[in-house]
Amino acid sequence: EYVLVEWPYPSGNLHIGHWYAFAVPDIYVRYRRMTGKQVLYPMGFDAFGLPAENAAIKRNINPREWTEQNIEYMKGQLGSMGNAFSWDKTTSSTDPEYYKWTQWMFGEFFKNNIAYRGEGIVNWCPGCNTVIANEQVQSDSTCERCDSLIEKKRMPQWMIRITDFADELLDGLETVDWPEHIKEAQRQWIGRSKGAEIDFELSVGEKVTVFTTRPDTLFGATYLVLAPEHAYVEKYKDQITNWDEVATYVQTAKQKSEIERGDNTKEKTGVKLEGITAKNPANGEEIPVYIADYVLGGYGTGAIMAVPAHDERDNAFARKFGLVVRPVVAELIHDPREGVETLERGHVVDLIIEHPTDGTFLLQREKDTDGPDHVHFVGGGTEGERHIVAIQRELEEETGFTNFNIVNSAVHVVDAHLYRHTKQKNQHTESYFYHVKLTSLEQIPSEIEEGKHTIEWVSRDEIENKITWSGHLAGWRAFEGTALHTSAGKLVNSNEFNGMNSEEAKAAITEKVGGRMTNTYRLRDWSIGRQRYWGVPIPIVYDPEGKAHAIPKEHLPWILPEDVDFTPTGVPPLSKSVELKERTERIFGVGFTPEVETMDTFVDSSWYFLRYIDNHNQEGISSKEAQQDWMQVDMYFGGAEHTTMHLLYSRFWQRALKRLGLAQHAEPYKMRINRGLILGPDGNKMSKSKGNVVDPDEQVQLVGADTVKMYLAFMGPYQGANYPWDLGGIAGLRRFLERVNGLSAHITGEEPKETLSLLHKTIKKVGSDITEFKFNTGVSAMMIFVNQAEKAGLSKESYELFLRILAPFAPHLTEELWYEAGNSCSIHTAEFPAFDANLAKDELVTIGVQINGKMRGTISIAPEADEATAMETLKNSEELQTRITGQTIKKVIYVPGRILNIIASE
RNA sequence: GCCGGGAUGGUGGAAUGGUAGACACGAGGGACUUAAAAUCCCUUGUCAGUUAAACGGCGUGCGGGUUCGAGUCCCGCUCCCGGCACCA
Repeated sequence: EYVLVEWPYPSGNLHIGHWYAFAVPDIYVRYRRMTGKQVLYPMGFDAFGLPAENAAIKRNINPREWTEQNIEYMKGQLGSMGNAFSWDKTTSSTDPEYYKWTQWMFGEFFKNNIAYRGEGIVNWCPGCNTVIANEQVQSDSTCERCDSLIEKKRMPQWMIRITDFADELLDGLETVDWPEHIKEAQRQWIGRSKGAEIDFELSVGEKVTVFTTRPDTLFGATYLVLAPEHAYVEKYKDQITNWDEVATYVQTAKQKSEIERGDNTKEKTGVKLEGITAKNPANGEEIPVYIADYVLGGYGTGAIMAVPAHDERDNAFARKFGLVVRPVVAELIHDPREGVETLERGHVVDLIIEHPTDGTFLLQREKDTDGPDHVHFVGGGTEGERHIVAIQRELEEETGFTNFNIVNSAVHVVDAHLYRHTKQKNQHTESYFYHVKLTSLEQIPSEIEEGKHTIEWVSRDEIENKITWSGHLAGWRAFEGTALHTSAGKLVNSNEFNGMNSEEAKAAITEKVGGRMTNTYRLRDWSIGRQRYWGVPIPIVYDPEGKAHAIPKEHLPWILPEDVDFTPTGVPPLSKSVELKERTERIFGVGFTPEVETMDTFVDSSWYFLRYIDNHNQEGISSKEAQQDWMQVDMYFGGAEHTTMHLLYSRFWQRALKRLGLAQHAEPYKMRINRGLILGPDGNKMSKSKGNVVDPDEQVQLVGADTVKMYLAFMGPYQGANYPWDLGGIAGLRRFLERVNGLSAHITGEEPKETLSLLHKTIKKVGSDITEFKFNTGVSAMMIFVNQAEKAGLSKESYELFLRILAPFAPHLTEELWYEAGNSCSIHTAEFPAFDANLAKDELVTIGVQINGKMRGTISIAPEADEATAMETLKNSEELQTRITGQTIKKVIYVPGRILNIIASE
């Protein structure tokens, strides 16, 4: 088994977070070894990056010096943890034997067009005359070093074509056993949206391509918006008559972050490009062109067609700038009916099905008390999950459509699944209200008219149902004025496409105007060039014509030069190396120049798991055999902060290697677990400035490594949450281990049955808790056992079994006690004990007794006892029996081993 | 803003839809001690009430819903944490 933890950055000192990251997974590793697995648990260092460079500038030394010192020191600290690391498999990203292969893979990617020279957007500091990291940009968009105003700048950059793998990376998620929330975060990060690219002719005689997810609304495109950084803005500045205004706006936009620009709560801004117009390819209409920062240069084509009637952001913009809002999609309006229950705030009603054109209906299913089911259509659709009252208000405000009656105009949205929501009864009818998602669109009649249709759907509990419903429609209506309607429907104001469904119209309109159906991804290509010293040199040389060549394998590693002044001066540090320049000319010839950028450190950490397994390999990243033996990683423990970027980059890297035949597996990690943070004792994130940093060395000195490790395991479940370090709490774990240390004094000749039974329950629970990463409840179970064993005594045999289950948690102490008990080989080579299912079983359990749903007492009963026995036991209980005396028992709900609930009345 | 996650006693947390608060910390009381520390024992969600107990009401961020039964499932909110592409 391959258990991986994220390799640390050698900042100089282990912090408590490192302990949490490495010592707690070590419990899992030791447990798996004790169950007979051969487990690889490697450790290494991700040692390139900004902090070393900054430290080196400050101390006027080479970053290598600083880094190597730190690594040495931290290895010693890691030793004190007592982890079962596979140190023979270690590596470091800064080791030339490691980065040789980082460079080689880059070269392979370059030859195969996965790496390319492109354009990226960077933070440019005009004061330092250099690119700076996001981290160095202060909240007011100024540089942390010189306080100059930072701007976004397009620059030539080495890029990695990760977008080419977007679909694969999405599909690959279906093949790994990760928690759903991590998969979902990755899906969202990739952000695939289906749509079309459509060309608009500009008055300057060039076409601009827009991406839209709603080509069906093309006839409603009443203006065009370019991102402020769109190339045409600069290119056609001579045609733009209000250039000063435009230039000012572009400048302002450059200083905003994407997060600010995407903030939908802020008022939209933009400027019209006077002198340039565009032609709507659907109807030939001449429309104005704007620039606005809500359109991002890096997403889609950096240009949109604005359809203010059917897009929220376009609508807001159009209202502000007084632009034409033309509805082209009509939505269904219901026919108000009588006799539907009054709705109250928070009361969600009715049956909702997905609309044939992708909107929603609201339906009510009524069941005659003794007749067949039928369903009435009572509402039209809108998008977004909203409260019924809010929607009514909204409809009235936005449409002026005043006869919406809350009683029967309930409009709701499609829900992701079916769910039985409410049930209401009256004299003649019983109404069930459902949210429904139909299993496929084909199952819905394409034309919904008054009449009967059969719809099949699958209920939440997967019981198939068929319902018949009849619709009462008032018809299709295009909302007027500046109203916004984002759901699909039937086309209007769209010439020959009038009457067509949105979904069909998407393809039809795209085809008519010569557009292309395509997907766009939120994911962008990965910019990996850094204008810094302390990184892997990008292994490229340029020939005298300026053409890039990958440095051949025999010249790798392409060593990072030492003769470099890396203080920030505005040019990449490597450009100042004489040695690098001479080396390049010596090897490749006069006139050849080296690439002077280094790589993003995310590259280093995208493949380290492939090097660990064969870290001395001279022929390649790792041998085929080593990959077959150890890959994929069975368990990858890491921080939640790496959920999207690192995890996606490394998945990409593995896939790219697979595509080039350099790796055997498409996915690197079978399973992933995210851990939370350890906070300071005050509940805040630990930081030197807050003075709430807990030093693990100090803690180890104070209470011992086993105690620190167990305390971290005991804090709470390993997955997810953040926990404050409690200086008192750790004392409890120290106390526990001291009691274990004295436990042998309670060994007796004859052991009480309870102790043996509890031991087997504990073995069972600790084993299952470790595999579920619930180390906290495993520790708690062992505490309960020790409490019992101290009171009642335990046998020598039970004592040793107990030491074995404690061994993964407290490796030092248990080893010591194990030898003291007379064993001659390490406890860590012993087997994790198996439990006896009979001994681990309860003979009697205490279950709750409810009367009319209220807890009224408990009874003690065999877990498998039947209902009659349970009722008998109840009647024998004096106290509970009186509560039902004289009452009629209407219903008994008995769940063996869980609950007995008596529904009774006078 | 968008995406992912979270909220349970004084604190960290426990609880396959079935006795809410296991286990631990802290606090209070007691034993041991000249005394203190350490250790051991008891109490400890909250409110009312009684000498006391039994018992009763309330209670898992807020508002609704489903269910015999909801911390757990559904809908709508609030607040907090992580990520948002050059920190790693």
